[in-house]
Amino acid sequence: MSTVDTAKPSRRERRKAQTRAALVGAAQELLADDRGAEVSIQEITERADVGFGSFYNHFASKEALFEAAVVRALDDHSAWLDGILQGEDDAALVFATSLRLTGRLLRTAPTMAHVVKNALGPVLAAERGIAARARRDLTRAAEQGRLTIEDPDVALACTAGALVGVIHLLAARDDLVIESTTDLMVEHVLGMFGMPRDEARRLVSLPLPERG
Amino acid sequence: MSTVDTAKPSRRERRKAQTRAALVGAAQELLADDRGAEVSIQEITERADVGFGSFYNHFASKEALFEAAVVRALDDHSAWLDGILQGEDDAALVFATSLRLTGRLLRTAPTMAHVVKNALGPVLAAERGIAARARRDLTRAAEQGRLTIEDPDVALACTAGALVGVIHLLAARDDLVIESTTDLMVEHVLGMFGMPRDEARRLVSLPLPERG
DNA sequence: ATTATCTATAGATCTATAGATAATGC
DNA sequence: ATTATCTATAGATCTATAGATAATGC
Repeated sequence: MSTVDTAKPSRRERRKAQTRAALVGAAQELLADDRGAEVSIQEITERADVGFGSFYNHFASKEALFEAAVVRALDDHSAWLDGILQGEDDAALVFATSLRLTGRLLRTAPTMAHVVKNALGPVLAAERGIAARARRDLTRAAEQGRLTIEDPDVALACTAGALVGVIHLLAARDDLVIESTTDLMVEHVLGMFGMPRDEARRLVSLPLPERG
Repeated sequence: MSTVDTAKPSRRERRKAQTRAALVGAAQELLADDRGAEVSIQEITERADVGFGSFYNHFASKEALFEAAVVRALDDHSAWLDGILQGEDDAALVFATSLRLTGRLLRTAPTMAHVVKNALGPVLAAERGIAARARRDLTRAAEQGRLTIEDPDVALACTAGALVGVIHLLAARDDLVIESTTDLMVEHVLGMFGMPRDEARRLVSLPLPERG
């Protein structure tokens, strides 16, 4: 049973996956641009260095590709956070650190930051992925008595919104320092859920895990 | 001097303004749709019930029209708030009430709510209009010792983001009550800037001014 | 031989403009 | 008569597909 799905992807299948990945990557780069989703399929395939017609071997429409691109970007980021923070028991700290690292995306992975920035709606609506992850952390932190939350979905919407708002601000103004501005936002967000200011400030002053 | 600008707009000018207003109105309605800015000029002029070519008498491009439509929607809303809240001295209360009323846009003026939802970036970047208004209220509330704010721009970005996040949430889920969800968000936002929870809850429980 | 990719193109948009029509101003 | 609006259309996209080419599998 264990080999049914994972068994040897043939070279042909690997090549096909490569083409698909090139299209998804190009879509992410273009989504990060000012013009957002307003690009032609031709522009996408040129950026991906792939023949125009190949597009339709992988996606039925531009929208299908863009959706895949956003989902993929967020899942990647979520998985990265999971790896870094696995084993940490203080859910409020997990929440704060995740948010700090996500705000820093604008420095560490600008493309992904802009994808997040332009996709607030789909992000919030997602059942799995990074939204589910943040909802889980918020709920656990509330259970541990570290945060006070009435409705996890509203709390998540406020959090994600504040994050996206600050990414917008940082993208528009280069006189602001990404790290300190992000940490100030996280401090505000923790205060939003009743954490005392001193403790919030302490949490966002902790050194961050190194990038794996 | 006082008659130079305001003097009798001729009927011709009034008609022209009417056509322009129809285009702006149609653009706002279409911006509120899922498809956002992805509509043809023809669709806009049909919705506005205006000849296709007339479009170019007023705007050089679709983008120019959309920008005018967003600016107009936000300025209208801002002016409406100003009228309602003029004379109120407690800036924290002005801030809280404005935010409560803006969240309720989804009920009172859904089109405008969706325009706000889809235009977070431009809103934050604007020097005047509703962003400037909120920044002013935040700063004054801080001076009055009611809120604790380190950087008004970051505070504004967090606020606007939380608002937009909740509008997204409300637009996607019809099991949530607009009024109570909005008020919960405002309570969170006040907590974000150090207001004690009891006082925040009191502020968002006050009856709202009637629509003028 | 099978399958993915590429090139070329038909048909369907969409934008911008030219010229005709209708309404206002004097 | 002047000016805004409308209709019609040329030219420039852009999407989706058909058929040719290249790479892999057996």
